[in-house]
Amino acid sequence: MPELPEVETLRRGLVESILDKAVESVDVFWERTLDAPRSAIGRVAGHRLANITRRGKVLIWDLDDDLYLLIHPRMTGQLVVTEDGRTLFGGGHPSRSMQAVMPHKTTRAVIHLSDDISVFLNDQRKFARIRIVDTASLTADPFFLRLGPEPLSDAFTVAALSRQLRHHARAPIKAVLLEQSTVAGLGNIYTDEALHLARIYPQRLAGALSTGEVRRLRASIRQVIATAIDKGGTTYTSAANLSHTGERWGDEARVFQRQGQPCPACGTRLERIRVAGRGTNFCPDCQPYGEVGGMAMRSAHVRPRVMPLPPLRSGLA
DNA sequence: CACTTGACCTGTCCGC
DNA sequence: TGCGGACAGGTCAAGT
Repeated sequence: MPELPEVETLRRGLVESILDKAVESVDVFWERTLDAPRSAIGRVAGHRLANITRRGKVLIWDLDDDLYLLIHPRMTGQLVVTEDGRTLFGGGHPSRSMQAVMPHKTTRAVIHLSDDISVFLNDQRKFARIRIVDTASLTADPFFLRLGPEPLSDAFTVAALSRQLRHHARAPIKAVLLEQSTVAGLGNIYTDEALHLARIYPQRLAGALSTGEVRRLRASIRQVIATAIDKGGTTYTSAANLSHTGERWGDEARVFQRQGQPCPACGTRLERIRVAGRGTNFCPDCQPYGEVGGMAMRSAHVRPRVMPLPPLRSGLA
């Protein structure tokens, strides 16, 4: 489940490894992975990869001549770049991916580039999508039209966030943050992290947040995202590497998958609930229920908020 | 329209 | 040990 920082880390790696290569051919092994008519494949052959950008969680390969190849990894999509069969970049845990034979059993598509370089799209759950579009259809695409501001851009202002929260005033704040039209690139993990940092209960109604809380929330989102990018998408080593076998973000996460462990800020046992249909981790003390309507929030600044980080897994069970 | 739930998928884990 | 079901969570379609 790559979110913005993981896709950004992936983007940077691709810039290092495949920029300026030419697309030679594309193989698709799972039809629905290609979100376009099969005939679209032929259009990209021969085009040079002039730039690689990103918008939210979507990777944008800028092929010259007004053509774009979009990759959305969704839940489990990973990219692995190989040269003559040797892994250059990406994939799962290095110790394993280095030896992994490509194509992998989860390989849904392969993009063959010049200089014997190939990019494998491996995706266990088949949710990842590849699209091939020109500028016109890219700018007219509903997904991109609705997409909110990049969290680290100047466009992501307190006013912009407030507007979105008012627009979805009766939905839980967490649901509104997961909505890509509010701010681009947040997923389940960083939403939980940002809400914890901002000390806001995930189920509070979006329209009930005070101005101060909205301000704090914006700052927390930016901080969480910026830190994660700095760490190189720490979440999963080289982007999109959250295997089900246990590699996890670990050190950086304050609440993600830490239910039952002490809150890094106050030591209270972290809890897990379901919000907007998703597993949600939070601290019942730092992120008080208050009244869902807002007022009467127990003041979060009564107790000292910064405490030494307790050891990971401190044996609660 | 605002908001919620189910479908898309496969692998893992938990309880019986 | 095997088996059914819950769960993982990004996005869209369908439902309330």
